[in-house]
Amino acid sequence: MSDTHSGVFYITTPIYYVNDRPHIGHGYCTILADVLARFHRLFGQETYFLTGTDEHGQKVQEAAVKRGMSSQAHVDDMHRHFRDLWPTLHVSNDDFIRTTEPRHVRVVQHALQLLWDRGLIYRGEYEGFYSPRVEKFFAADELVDGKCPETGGEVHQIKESNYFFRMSQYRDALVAHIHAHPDFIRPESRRNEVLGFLKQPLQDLCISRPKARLEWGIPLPFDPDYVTYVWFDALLNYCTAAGLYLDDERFAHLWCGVHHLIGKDILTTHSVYWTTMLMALELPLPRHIIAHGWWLVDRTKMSKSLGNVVDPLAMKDKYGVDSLRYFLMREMVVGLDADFTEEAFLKRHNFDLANDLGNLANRLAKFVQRSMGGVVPAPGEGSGTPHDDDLRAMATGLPARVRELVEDLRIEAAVEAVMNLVRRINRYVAETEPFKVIKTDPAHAAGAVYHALEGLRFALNLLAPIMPGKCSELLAAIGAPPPVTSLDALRWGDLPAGAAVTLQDAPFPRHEVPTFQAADPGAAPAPARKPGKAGAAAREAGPSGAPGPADATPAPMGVAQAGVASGDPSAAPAKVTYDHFAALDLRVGTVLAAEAVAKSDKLLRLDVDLGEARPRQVVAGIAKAYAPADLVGRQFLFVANLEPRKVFGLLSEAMVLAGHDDDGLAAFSPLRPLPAGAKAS
RNA sequence: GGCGAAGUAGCUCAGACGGUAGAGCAGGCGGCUCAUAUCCGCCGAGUCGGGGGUUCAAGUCCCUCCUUCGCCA
Repeated sequence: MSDTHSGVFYITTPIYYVNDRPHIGHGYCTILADVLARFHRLFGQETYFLTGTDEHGQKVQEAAVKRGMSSQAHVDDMHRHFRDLWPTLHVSNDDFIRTTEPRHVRVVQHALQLLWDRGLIYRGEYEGFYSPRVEKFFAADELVDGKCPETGGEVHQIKESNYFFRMSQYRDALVAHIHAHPDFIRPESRRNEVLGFLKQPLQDLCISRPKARLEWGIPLPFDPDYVTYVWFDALLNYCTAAGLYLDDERFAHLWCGVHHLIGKDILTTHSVYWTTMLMALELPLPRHIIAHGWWLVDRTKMSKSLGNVVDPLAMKDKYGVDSLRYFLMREMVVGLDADFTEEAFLKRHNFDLANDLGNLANRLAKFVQRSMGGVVPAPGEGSGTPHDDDLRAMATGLPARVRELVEDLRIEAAVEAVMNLVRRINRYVAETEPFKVIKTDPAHAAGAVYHALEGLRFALNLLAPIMPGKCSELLAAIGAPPPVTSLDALRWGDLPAGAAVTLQDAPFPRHEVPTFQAADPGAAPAPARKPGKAGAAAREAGPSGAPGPADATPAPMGVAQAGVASGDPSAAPAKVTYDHFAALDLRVGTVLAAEAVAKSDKLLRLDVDLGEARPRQVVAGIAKAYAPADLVGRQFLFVANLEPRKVFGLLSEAMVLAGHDDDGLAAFSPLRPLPAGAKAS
């Protein structure tokens, strides 16, 4: 990113779909954008940081209907899940855009009218198969067994008149641009992916939906019977916030430094749809499109359609927002996938933050408080050892190195570079031994402590974009000035002698790394598994340490079986206390919908009303016993608090209880109808 | 099937321009005691997925095969 050395740094996250609950994927992307924004502010660049919510589309409309409220009221409520979350994660966005805001509607309609006037949008016939769940059209040959190729859900054949954007004519220009700007799409593997995609002819893009089918969208300015396709609407948010068609000067100023941070799942929409839209609108293309990877939690990708979530709120509440931010930035290489396990998280927290950084601050502070009157000592002539120069050289050379790495998006390497300074300071303390020298040579002991504290101040300032809260606190606690606002202002020797060192408690308390034991059938129940921990537990705790079968996940298929189950019936399970039984959340659920799972002859996908705000998805291995149509409206017994599990790509959020014999399965059902969600005991 | 990426110590991963394999964690040994049983030092022969090739020299370039993953609206 050599071209970011000066000028504006305008960083965007995707706008998040308002129907989702925020999960680690949203959290990571937004925190990464925040870290980049904070670093670029430190680099002295004017920085503008945008995030927001995507609020139109079919699913919003449906969810609103289900809740019995207007679509607007629904999104007004839902967007808070995101907007209110970011401050708690120390996200410093300058703006939060909602696609339902008048400022945005205006820009979308203006852009559409412009393209319509220029003949870049035309009306045409569309024929295809529509999947409501993903809001996409598919050609006949794309369907899998007549079902949606992405979800296996129902599709409807639709023939309708629609409006199309002449995307096809921009293919050559786009390919040329990507070749001319090798780092336009990052990382390189994603760039290759887009180039590969563009080897085929590019089609025109359908940018409308008839109002008869979907009302909740921005009306086309030139045909009120249609609303705008959500992507065409959503992508323009980046321009709206910069002032397009409102404040030309401001827009031109910000837009020349725009960087889009996205997940790899929306690479095509950004690098093809969006860039050709910009070409058609005769606007400059973004500097960079940066596609990050996914966090794999229990070997399952986090995604909006699966709904499996590790709640970032829960992680930060448990261990602190700064540790969470540190882990996310240190562990993931931008662009690649990474595993999220609580064990890895706690190791980072304990080793890097508690042992190295926190302990360094603590050991220095306690020593100063005990032996140096509780104030930063005078540097004097230093420690009287050659290590001073070495330490100072490393610290003062670090800002430039960190900047280089951050501009190259190697955040994990930048973090590691700073942590190497922290480790160097710990070594420096061992080398200069101020705690020994103080008895014989107090001036040199003071000098050594000053050097160590000053080195620590450098490290904390360079980590401040990652951990803004803790770094500010710690700087204050060691008597240092507040975090610098520009790296140029980070100068060796600015730590004022005589300032009070007030640090009291260990800044990063250690947490025990839980050990997960094999689920011994005769033993007490295993400790409650933490979110995202099951995979690692299985890997490490398989019987006799054999990882194979555990990894292959013989998976409860969303159905528990009683009766003559396979195995040895004489091996009766150990008795459990009533409390153990009561820990199970057994409830009556009403099947709202049922359908076969693609590529499986055993599984059914059920939507089950368990008396909650929204139905749960249950993947049950009962397809051989029941036809989907026979289940709808019937009630069965479910385990409602079983850890959710992905089966055949679908998240199963509860387990149906059934017995079986040689003739197959029989699910347990109440003898008379009960309210959905009724507890069983 | 087409295109692309990855396969390096028990684990997680680094390894611009080709020159006799590195870090962290885990494990072993030792040291210090200011500090959160923390910190510091020492200990790593791992066919760098298999095979072939180019080269004085190849995880590092070329070919091929295997495995895993991604993209193909």
